[in-house]
This record gives sequence, C-alpha cells and structure tokens, in this order.
Amino acid sequence: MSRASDRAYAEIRGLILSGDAPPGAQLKEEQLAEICGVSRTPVRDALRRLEAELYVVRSDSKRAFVAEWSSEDLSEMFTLRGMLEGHAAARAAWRFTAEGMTALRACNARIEQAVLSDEQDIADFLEHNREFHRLIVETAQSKYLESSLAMLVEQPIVRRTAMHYGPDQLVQSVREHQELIQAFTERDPDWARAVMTAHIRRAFHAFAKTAARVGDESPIG
Amino acid sequence: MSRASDRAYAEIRGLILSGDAPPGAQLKEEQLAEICGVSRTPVRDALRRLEAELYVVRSDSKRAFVAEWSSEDLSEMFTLRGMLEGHAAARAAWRFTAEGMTALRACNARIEQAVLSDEQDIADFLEHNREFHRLIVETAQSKYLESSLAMLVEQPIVRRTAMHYGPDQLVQSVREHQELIQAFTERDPDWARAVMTAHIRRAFHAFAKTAARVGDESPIG
DNA sequence: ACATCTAATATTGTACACAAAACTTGGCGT
DNA sequence: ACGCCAAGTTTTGTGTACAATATTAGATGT
Repeated sequence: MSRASDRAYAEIRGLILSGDAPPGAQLKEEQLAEICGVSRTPVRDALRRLEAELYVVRSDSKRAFVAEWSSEDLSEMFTLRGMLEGHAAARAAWRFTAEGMTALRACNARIEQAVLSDEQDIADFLEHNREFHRLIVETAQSKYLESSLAMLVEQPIVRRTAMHYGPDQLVQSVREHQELIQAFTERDPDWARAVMTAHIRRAFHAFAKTAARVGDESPIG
Repeated sequence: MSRASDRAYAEIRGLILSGDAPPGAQLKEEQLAEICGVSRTPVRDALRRLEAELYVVRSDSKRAFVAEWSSEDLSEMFTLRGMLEGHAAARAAWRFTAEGMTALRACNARIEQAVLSDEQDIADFLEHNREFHRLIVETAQSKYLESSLAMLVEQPIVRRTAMHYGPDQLVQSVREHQELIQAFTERDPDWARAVMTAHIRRAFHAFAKTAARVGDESPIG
C-alpha cells in the first residue's frame, strides 16, 4: 500500500493496540477517515488488512468491530502458534546457513542485553524477540507457514504477554532461545520443534497466570 | 461484500480455476473490471480477498499476479493442512453433538453414493467431501484454525487432486471418513487426529503421483 | 404497554475522475 | 553497441459524490 493506506493502517492498529478502540468497539469508516486525515478509500483497505490479521471482525453485515477474544480463543491461539512455529523451527534446522546462525546469535545477544540491563528494556526485548522468531520462520521457507503465523503473532495479546513477564521469565526466554540455537547447530529438527513448542507454551502459561492476577484483562487482554 | 464485489470475486476466481488466467499472469484492475462488468472499486476488494486466500500474489510493488506453486510449496501445503486438520479433528472429537454426527454420516453417505454410482460423479464427490471437512472444522470451534485452513483448502490444487483420483482412491476416501466417524463416536482425539493426518497425506501422495504422470502439471497444477 | 410497520438516519458499497507511481520506449552520450 | 536518462504510457492509489442497504426511532394500532 502506499502512503495514505499505510498511515491509515498504522493509525487504526495503534488505536486498537493502545486500547483507545477497545474490543467490541465499532469502527466507522468515515470517523476513522477523519482521524487518519485521509479519505474512506484507504481506510477501507486498512480495515481489510486488519480483518485478515484478525484485529478486526465484521458483523453479520459489513460493519467493522475491534475483535474480542475469550480465554479459550487465547488458549487456542497459543496452541496453534506452538504447532506452527514448532514446525517452522523443525524446517529451519536443516536450512540455516552460517550467516543466518550468526544473525540469530546476534539477535539473542541483543535480547540478553535488554533483559540484563537494570532498566529491563521491554521495548528492546520485544523488538529483538520478534526479529528472532521472524528469522526462524523466514529460514523455514514456507509462504503458507508465514501467512498462517502472520495472523497469530501480531495480535495485541502477544505484545502484552511480554509486558506481564517478570525478570525471571525474560531470562528464561533467553535461555530457551539459546537451546534453540543449539538445536539448530546440531541440525536436529525434533529437538528444535520441541524446544520451540515448549517456549511458546511457557509463554502462554505465564500470560494466563498474570492475566488472571491482573483480573479484568482475562477476557480480552 | 455485496453484489458487485461478490460477482467480481467469483468471476476472477473462476478465471484462475479454469486456467483462463494461468499462473504468473498479471491481473490488471481495469481489464478485470471490464470483464466483470463492474467498476475498479469492487475489483480491488475482490483482489484483496483472493490475495488473502493465496490465489493472487503481489509483485514488489502492487501489481497483482495469479499465484504459482512449486512442488515444494505443494508438499508444504499438504503438510500444514494435515497438521491443522488433524488438530481440528482432535478438537472435534470432544465437541460433536448427536446432530453433528448425524449430519456427518449423512454427508459421507452422499459421498459414497457419488463414488459408487457408475458415472463416478466427481462434482458431487467434491461438494460433499468439502462439506464433510467443513463440518469437522466447524465443530472444532476455533476461528484461528478456520481462518488458517481457509487459505489452504480452497486452492485450485486441492480441487484438481480429486480429479486425478482413481476409483479406488475415491473408495478409500470414503473408508477413511468412516474411520474418522468411528473415532468421533469413541470420542478419541488421538485416533481422530491420526486418521485425518493420514487421510490428507494419502491425498497428497495420490496427487503427487498422478501429477508426475500427467507431467506438465507438476509445477503448478 | 407492547408489538409492528414505516420513515428518517447512519453506514457501507460503487462509480468515476483525477493524482501518483511504476513500467516502457526511444533517444542520447560514451 | 551498450548503458543510462527522460518523456510517454500504463497501472495503481486516492478523493468525492451518489446509491444501496442496514439500523434506529417514532408513530400507530391493538
């Protein structure tokens, strides 16, 4: 998409992620157009993209709403992500080049740095964590996998999971990434799959626990 | 979508499935608009939908082309479908109601009828086979699963697979469906998953073999 | 008071015209 | 001859006006 459409996409996505447009809220094209400073046309494009990524759902007829998730939805989302990313890790085990491995190690080093710093730089953690997983999926070289995962990993809920991580959870993430790197080095697809699946399931339980503790965030995040 | 947008979608999809728009062909909005008898606006909507369903890919910048698949793509597509539909079957095992099971049995009876008739009614087989699988995914009650599978099962390649089926393959399909029904009746998720995964992998190998035999269809279908 | 139908309003869908960007072609210089 | 830049052409992106459809509110009858 070009400028206007991208702006609209980023803006609306921002509204959803920030909570300004809470789950269940109706998204009116005209209103969004005004907010984004563009016409309805690029807004419609943006809404379609967000719909494909499951940020937005459409009612019985064509009205757009911010998606809402039940706790079962969340559980299922993490299960699918575990399955698919596990598969990606298995495929990647035989496909990583020396350069790819170097990039992966560098990425995890950045994550470790963010985690070990006194400030616990969550934004930096998120950014490089995202890149770490992206590298693996990219190496798996499967466009279907890539498309399927795209709609699962970019959910607001995933971002908020890390927010709820305690320092120990962050450190554990780094350790699991290290084990993944080992599995890739040994070119062991089964090992890689198992570690990745466990990595994501741990993230799920960490989230489920903290969400329950926080309370009101359990149904939607 | 409303009428014009739906017409455009159906029309363009038809062009792709029929081969009138062969893999790699460029899809120009204006030209499609003329063919469909609508303006460019609904055509653009239709192209976005087809893009989400992987019928259409976009070049480095925004030009739309009919997707083409390598044999690795096909293999990977069937693997993912096996994984995801296996998961769907496992979930469905504990969720089927008596009514759902009745519908499933009726559906397979129709498939059997189509297969056993002298004419070997492929169109009827396809329609009810599709319905059979849809019933299971629906019963799995996971919108993510549903979305992910949507982009895999509606591919042209899947339709052509059945075209290449021999009579024995069709009968085998019915038998595997019957075993699935047994697994659901016993509420055995592991069994259901295994049978479904095998069912889809067999379909893959049947396709790979016939495609290789036909020859020119191997890269794309 | 309640349901139901109808008119008013709000929201989305479509067409068309123009703008921006990408691709192509032809000419120029080296 | 070859590569490169520029004008022309094609293709896609955006804005706007209008049409169609869905939702709401109000009136009317029972």
